[in-house]
Amino acid sequence: MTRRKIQIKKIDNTTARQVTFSKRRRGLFKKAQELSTLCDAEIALVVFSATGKLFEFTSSSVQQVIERHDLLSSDFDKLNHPSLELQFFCMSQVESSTSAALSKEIAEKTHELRKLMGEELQELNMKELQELEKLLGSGLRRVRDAKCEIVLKEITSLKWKGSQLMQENKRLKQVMMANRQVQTLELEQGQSSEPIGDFIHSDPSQDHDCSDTSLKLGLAFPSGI
Amino acid sequence: MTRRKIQIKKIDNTTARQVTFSKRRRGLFKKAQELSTLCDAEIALVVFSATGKLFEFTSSSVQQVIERHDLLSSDFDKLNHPSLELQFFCMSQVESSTSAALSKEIAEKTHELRKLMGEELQELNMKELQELEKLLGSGLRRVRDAKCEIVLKEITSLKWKGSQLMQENKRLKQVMMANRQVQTLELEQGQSSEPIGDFIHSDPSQDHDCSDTSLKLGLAFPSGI
DNA sequence: ATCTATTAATAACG
DNA sequence: TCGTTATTAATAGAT
Repeated sequence: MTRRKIQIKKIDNTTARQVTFSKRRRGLFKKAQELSTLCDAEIALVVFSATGKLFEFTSSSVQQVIERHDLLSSDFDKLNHPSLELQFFCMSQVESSTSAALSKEIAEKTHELRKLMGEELQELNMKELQELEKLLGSGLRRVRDAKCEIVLKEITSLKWKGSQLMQENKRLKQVMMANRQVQTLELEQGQSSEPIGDFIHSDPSQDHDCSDTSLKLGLAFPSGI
Repeated sequence: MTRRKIQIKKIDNTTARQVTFSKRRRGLFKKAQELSTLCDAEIALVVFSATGKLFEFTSSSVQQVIERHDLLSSDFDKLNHPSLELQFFCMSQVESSTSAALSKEIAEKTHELRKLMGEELQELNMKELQELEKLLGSGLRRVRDAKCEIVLKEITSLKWKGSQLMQENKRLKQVMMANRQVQTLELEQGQSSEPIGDFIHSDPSQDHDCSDTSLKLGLAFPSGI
């Protein structure tokens, strides 16, 4: 387009390609911004570079919905902190409210779709319908993905707690083994050292850990999958 | 841009705005196409006109961008195994693409709905839409439910294993407590019973259980959510 | 839709 | 990445 006209095909030279990508990406986003402003259009633009980097632009009103979603997400992130009863409560609440809100949103859209189709039955409408269908499908899938991610976190947490328990277990056995050897020595030598200290030293904290873990294991079960 | 430079703000005149929208929209999509071709980038571009009409461009298809997201999501499942750098890579990719894309998707639907509601809605025949809706709703839901059931089983299994570990833990502590009391008695009475048998009796099986559980905890992570 | 004067974008290069 | 510049591409306004 400038010093020379270029052909629109993949640029072979990697450096040149990256330079062009940066420049044109900026140009594209600027154009998108201008279009949305000049014509009151809503625009969502997502660009993945060849290296997988993500760039996106969304017109302002789209941003609102994003923030709403972020609110829901951050609620879930707080789940590790509050009291246990609250944990349980929040779990189900967040689970249900999140999925319910999203499901409801999609359900409403589906309903709107039905109305929409009551308009004209031209090819244009059919095309729109297909677009909407696509949106619905991917939308539902994203809801599912979001839920699965939540459950994955739950599983990860459970597995972590399991490994904690196993570690504690291992420590207890080591202590017992040590005690046993001390006892054997005592029997052989008719002497008595102080194994009790070891026991007392290791037990209290572990017991506390265990109870805590137990409670969390019980309450962290997701209820609204 | 041409006969005059214009300010980037909403065009008041409706006709002029629509004309500009058409022209610039075409220009934007062309730029998007060129960028994707020249630089091997994946692009998803969705534009809603002020009248609610939908236009979209995707470098190959919406599905590719979506599939890329899905790939990254399933990579998340593998997080227990790969190298740390890969972990980081996947993590950040998932984080960004998941929340951004999901939010955007929902945002688009919301806005679309709003636009659609502004249009006429008469009552005409819409069997195709209803069939599509039904298919989408129930079909996708069934798949999702099936997967969630799998994950629920997974969680149940993990919790069961956790409780097993805690029981074992408790037993170990009781044995240790018993040993301790025996030792105290021995010290007081100068006698020696046989605590070793107790220990041997409880340990081997438990140790086996623990290893087994450990293995299962490690391998039971669901991979195809 | 088409035309064209003008501005905007950008390829090549430093 | 950033700046410069010669050119091409996009497009505002008019028809």
